[in-house]
Amino acid sequence: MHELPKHYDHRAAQERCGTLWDTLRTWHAEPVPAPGQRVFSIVIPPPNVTGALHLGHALNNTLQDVLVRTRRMQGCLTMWMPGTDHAGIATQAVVEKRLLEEEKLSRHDLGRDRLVQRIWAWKEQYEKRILGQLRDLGASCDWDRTRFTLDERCGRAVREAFLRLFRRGLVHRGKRLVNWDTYLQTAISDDEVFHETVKGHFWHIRYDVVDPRPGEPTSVVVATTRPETLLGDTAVAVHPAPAAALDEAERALRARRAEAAAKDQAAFDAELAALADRRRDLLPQLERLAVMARDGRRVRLPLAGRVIPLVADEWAKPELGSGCVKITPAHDHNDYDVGKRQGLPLVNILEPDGRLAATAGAYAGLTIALARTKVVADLEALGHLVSVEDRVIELAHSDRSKTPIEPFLADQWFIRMAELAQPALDAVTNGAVRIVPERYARSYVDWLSEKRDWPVGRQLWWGHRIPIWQVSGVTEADVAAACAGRDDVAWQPDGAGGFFVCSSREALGIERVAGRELVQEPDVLDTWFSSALWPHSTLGWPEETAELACFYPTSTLVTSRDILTLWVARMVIMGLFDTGKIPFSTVVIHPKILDRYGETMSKSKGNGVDPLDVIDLLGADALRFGMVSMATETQDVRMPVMFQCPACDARIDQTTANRMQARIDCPRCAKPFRTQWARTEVDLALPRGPAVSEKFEAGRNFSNKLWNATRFVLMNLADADGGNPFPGDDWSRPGAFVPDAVEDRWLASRLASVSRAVTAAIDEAHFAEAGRLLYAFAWDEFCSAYLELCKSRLADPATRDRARAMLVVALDTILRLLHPIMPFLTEEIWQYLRTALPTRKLPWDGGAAPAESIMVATWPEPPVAWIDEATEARFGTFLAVLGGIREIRARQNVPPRTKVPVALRTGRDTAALLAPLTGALESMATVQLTGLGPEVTGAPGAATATVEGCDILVDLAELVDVEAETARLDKEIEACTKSIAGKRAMLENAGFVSRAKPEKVAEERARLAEVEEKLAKATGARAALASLAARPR
RNA sequence: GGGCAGCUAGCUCAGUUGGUUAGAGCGCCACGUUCACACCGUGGAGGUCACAGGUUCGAGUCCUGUGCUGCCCA
Repeated sequence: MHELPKHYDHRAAQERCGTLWDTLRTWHAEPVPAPGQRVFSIVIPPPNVTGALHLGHALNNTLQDVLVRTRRMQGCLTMWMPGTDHAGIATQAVVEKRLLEEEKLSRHDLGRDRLVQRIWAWKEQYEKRILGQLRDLGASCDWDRTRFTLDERCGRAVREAFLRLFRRGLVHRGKRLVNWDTYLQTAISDDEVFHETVKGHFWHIRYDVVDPRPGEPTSVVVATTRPETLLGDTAVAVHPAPAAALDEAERALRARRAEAAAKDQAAFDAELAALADRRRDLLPQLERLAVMARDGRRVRLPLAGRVIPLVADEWAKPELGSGCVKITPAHDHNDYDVGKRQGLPLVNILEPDGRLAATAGAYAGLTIALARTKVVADLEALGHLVSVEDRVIELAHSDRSKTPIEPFLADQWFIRMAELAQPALDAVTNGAVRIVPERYARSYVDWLSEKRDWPVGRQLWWGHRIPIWQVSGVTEADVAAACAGRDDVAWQPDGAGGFFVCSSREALGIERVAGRELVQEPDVLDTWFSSALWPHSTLGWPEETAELACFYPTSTLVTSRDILTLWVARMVIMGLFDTGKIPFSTVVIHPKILDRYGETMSKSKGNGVDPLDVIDLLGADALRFGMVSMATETQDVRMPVMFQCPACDARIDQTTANRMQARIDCPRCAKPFRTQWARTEVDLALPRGPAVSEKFEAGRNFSNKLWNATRFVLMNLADADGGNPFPGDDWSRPGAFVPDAVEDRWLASRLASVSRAVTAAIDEAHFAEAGRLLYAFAWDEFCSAYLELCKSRLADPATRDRARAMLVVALDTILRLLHPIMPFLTEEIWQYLRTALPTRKLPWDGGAAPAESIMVATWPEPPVAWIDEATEARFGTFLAVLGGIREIRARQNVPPRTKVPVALRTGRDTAALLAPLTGALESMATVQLTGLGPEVTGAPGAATATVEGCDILVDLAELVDVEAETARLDKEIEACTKSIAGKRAMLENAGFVSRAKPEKVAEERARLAEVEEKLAKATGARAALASLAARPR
């Protein structure tokens, strides 16, 4: 056969493997398990169609693929459902933004239908791109089953689920204070809000008391960060029992002071003093105000002139500010609660677009910012502004539009969670759904325990339209008559004399009720509603499909920790509600990838890495190996990013200073390149410098190492008998294989240990551990040790066949174990092995020929009997002796090609072990063995070392570098002396001898003896060296 | 304010139930290209395991506290 190229060509391999897998369709599963066959299914957390996949997706999908490929090889009927998410707000926002930028059009210019058409076009483009990226990554999804959260199948499930909730009375409409995005003009959920610290002010405003009585305060002062909201004030609150509240505040403060460190005491004392002042200066007035509040007294709202009540409510904190607080129930969450308690009216002063409404009187039509300026100016002019302080404010922003959120009173659809949440809580607490790492179960439980109602409406055009129609001025009998004979509708009163009619049909099919028109809800459902149904809707629910019966509940969900509550909890809720079954039994939470500064990666920060760059430069296998290595149980991993110069391949650290630059000049070759920020024609003409990370190079190097190991194996098979390296052996059953050579027994033992450890690591979702085990085994043991050992055996016709056989068994087994992590490389090599040895028999295949694709090859399960700890330990001695010789050579600066005589003085057992390995030892250490056994003596002045009870005597003759050797021995003597001192102290410690486990004590004694012997030898050798140096030569 | 996590070599991370001289990859130093692989080989340097107490014969590992960093929830 022709020789393989010296480097693994990842581009060609990815191309070939992709074609092969698509031809064989090994990724597809029909819902028909063979008798006794286990089923393993996963649904993808659908990436949203807003943009391309980033590194987090690469991590998430790599881990899923590792699980899926492993289970498939283990013989499960395995199905991985791919798909994408329509991501309502996010997608509509990017399309609207583009529309405005490129065509200067708003969504209203275009209209609902045409905007939705545009978004569909966007979706088609990005869905294609995302699915292509998943394929490039090597994801073995069942591509025939690709779904989309807004496709017809999901739509049917959404309407059916919504109707069922509606029927159970779990859907309700109400006025609620919502997080209003004035830019996108929609409500968003709490989860889509982020807080940002901004500089603001705290305005102190005086409200006059209406008709104060003698001795009463004539005014109250309230403070606010949003003065324009006073136009919507409906009360001023004062604490009902200010003295008691102050007492309580003081008690709390004293308690904290008692527990605080000495250096913080002063700060507490200052606070206590301030509290005392407050008690003296402010309390009397607050007491009077509390009485006035109970008496129903009122204050006059400045500017608006409205008269509003003074109310007594515990929300007012006597220890803060003036002790009084303005109440704006329609524009503040806390005030809303006060309003409900006190029965206050709601005055909405905002329009959905963020301008002030008619209720704001003279300020109507102004934006919030303008209104604020004018309100402050007017207050000042009228003498109502007492003071202004600078203040840092935690301001809520919309994650979607990045603009400040306004609490806003709106009609919303809610799903009641009280009843729904409990089974989902139970599922996790009773272990039906297992979350790993376990600690994340707590945040799931904490979040769900609040059982907060879920606002599901979004004032958007892109999404599942809420399947509710409203009709007014009819009786229930009219509605019932119109819906007669229909089992796909339900209705409830709308609270205003009309009815809401809900249907699972896309078109209700009823135009009018008693002559009155039915009008469909304009709003759409929160994207998470359709995502919550993903595990069962994609399998065909509510129909009882074969897929649903076979693949639901799914096995595992792999996701990032940030959407544990947003998505995972809702999937459990809806899965249980719709099907009565949990959607998955295990949730694997993987870490988040951060940059070198610990910041989350994002396109807007310019600190991300495009997975496609890594795939192109280093290969998908390198990307995947890197991802797997990062998937530890920690919650974050840092990944320093670098730019790669397209001209000279130099790596430039990506820093906060350079990551936003459009153009970077390479410090090595001085040539400029562009980044993702390039906009000008000049910059865009530059070659692109991709952002990469050296973390992926380990995977690329590993690919190449295995590739070259394969070259070596295949070269040595060139003249194998009929392509079969196993003449005369029965390799078809693991038990029939009994290696005789010590290195073969060692390798078989290691293969068995490693196979078991890797399998266990994947089972427990310890992905990084699986990767590390395979890397170390393949590189250090298979390549560095076994393969080198084989070189002398392969030269000898008597041992050649067994060596070849073992090489093939080991390589083949490593490939299978590594396939889930590095699918392209392993498939490529697999195909070469198939060509070279079409009829090879491996123990794992039960006598069958190797599979057409490694993707469906059998997972290796070497028998426990292969594990031979004694041989592993003895082999360790061989490696240690080899290391000892090499170290002496390096210390003595022996030229690499110079063969030196070496004698090994050791006990009979070790000598017997080393005897068959002398050829290997000689070639691997470039030495000539002059003696082996207990009676051996070295040449005078030989350089020596002792490892594992074996004295290495290297006859350096005139080569000896006395100084270097003396230095080395001194170091060894020092280490031994230190170790002996430690061990003696330990053994002289009565506590240790009497309380530690006896075997531990014996072990330490034996070790002490060993080190003492080593010390004696080193001391002797040093003395010999000294006398040698003293003698003239 | 509550919760979770992290702090181990220059960098990024492992370190199972407490027990030899705390490991890996990258980087660094020295040497080496007829030999499967320079995307490589051989050897080496490099650590007060954040800090302070405690438990224990023995602590990177268990407990308490402190500091710093990040995330989540209010």
